[in-house]
Amino acid sequence: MELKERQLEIITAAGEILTEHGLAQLTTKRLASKMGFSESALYRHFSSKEEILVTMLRYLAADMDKRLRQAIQNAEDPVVQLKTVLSNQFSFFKRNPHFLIAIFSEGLMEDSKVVNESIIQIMDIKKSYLVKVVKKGQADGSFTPGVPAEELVHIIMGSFRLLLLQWWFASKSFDIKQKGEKLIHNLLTLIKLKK
Amino acid sequence: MELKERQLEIITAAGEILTEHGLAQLTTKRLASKMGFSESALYRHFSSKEEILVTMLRYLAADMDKRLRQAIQNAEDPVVQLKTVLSNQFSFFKRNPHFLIAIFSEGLMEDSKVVNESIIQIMDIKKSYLVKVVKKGQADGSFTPGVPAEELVHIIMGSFRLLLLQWWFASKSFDIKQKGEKLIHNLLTLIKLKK
DNA sequence: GGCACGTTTGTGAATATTCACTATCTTTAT
DNA sequence: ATAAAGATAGTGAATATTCACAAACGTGCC
Repeated sequence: MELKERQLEIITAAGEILTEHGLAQLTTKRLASKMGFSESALYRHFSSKEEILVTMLRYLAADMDKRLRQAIQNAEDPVVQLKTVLSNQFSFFKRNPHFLIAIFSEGLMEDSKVVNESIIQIMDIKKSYLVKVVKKGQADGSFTPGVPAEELVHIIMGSFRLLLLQWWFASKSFDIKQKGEKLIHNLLTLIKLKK
Repeated sequence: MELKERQLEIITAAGEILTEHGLAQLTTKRLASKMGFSESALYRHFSSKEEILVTMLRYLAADMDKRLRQAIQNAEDPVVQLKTVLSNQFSFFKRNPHFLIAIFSEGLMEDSKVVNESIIQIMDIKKSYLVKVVKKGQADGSFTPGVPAEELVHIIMGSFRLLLLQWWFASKSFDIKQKGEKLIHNLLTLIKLKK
């Protein structure tokens, strides 16, 4: 990630606008105003608004990938790994709520191909880590083999996303970490094998 | 639902635009063009674009409510009821893919309060039916009592929504009914009690 | 030290386009 | 004749982007 300082400031400001006002309000006017300079100055640092969005997404994707890798490295037990990965994700979104827009939109709102592809890529990264962990858990008898790993991950990710959506929609008024832990516990209750 | 014929035509056309081009492309210009008349003619039938959206959503909500009630009435066994309700939903969205926008957006894209509230209402209707069925299933020993009914429904709806999202995003290229049935089967595998 | 020269980062005005919406006229059906 | 349903031709506001230009700063040269 070869990001200049000013570029980082801009995508941070863009993130704050997303968090506070939503995607529709992320305009060049508003962004420039938040940065304290004119709209045209934006184009000294990015060639287009699309590039700003894509840069922001890629930056976050890189950060997320790093976090996921670490979360898996620090444990051996698949149950612990799964807990850590999911818990970690909730922390991430708690700190970067604007990123939720990316997760939810996923091709619905943005006409831009490049933006959409960046978003898909992020989802794929997440999925691949989860599948890896679940497969391992099925192999060592921690998780139920009754449902294929990909399908289990689908169920996990789906309920995960829905919780985040509800959180966003409730204006982030409840503690996402706490409800997240409860969801993780419930999911584990369903997929863990009793020994 | 006191809908005039022309109004129904308009919300149907709006639905087709949503399906084919997405929410951002649902403009008065495009809608009027699809209807074969001028933009201003729209305002003979609706007072605003917002009213068109809300009418469309309310129409959907009423239809969905009717379908869900019937689906539950025709069976006694909670397992069959759950299967029917979900299967029914997949059929519905297969026939009315534009309403997926409602399911996905949920307050993210629309600035309008009225629109958002209509969307929430739809989700609440769905949820209440599912909770009813799941609670019954837990009471008669069909489903696991290890996870509260509301939380089970959360997991069901979350994975359900994600599948629909993927279907939309894949340009409806795979058979949603088939994958839906598989998901239902997987979910039941997880929540059914062995007797 | 002073000076020409290029780069970076900004400004303010102007661009074309799109949007939802409206005032005013005309057609059409009953 | 009347009222509903349409067409024409506009409105103002918002959008992303581009333009010519300028202040500040560093760098090499005499």
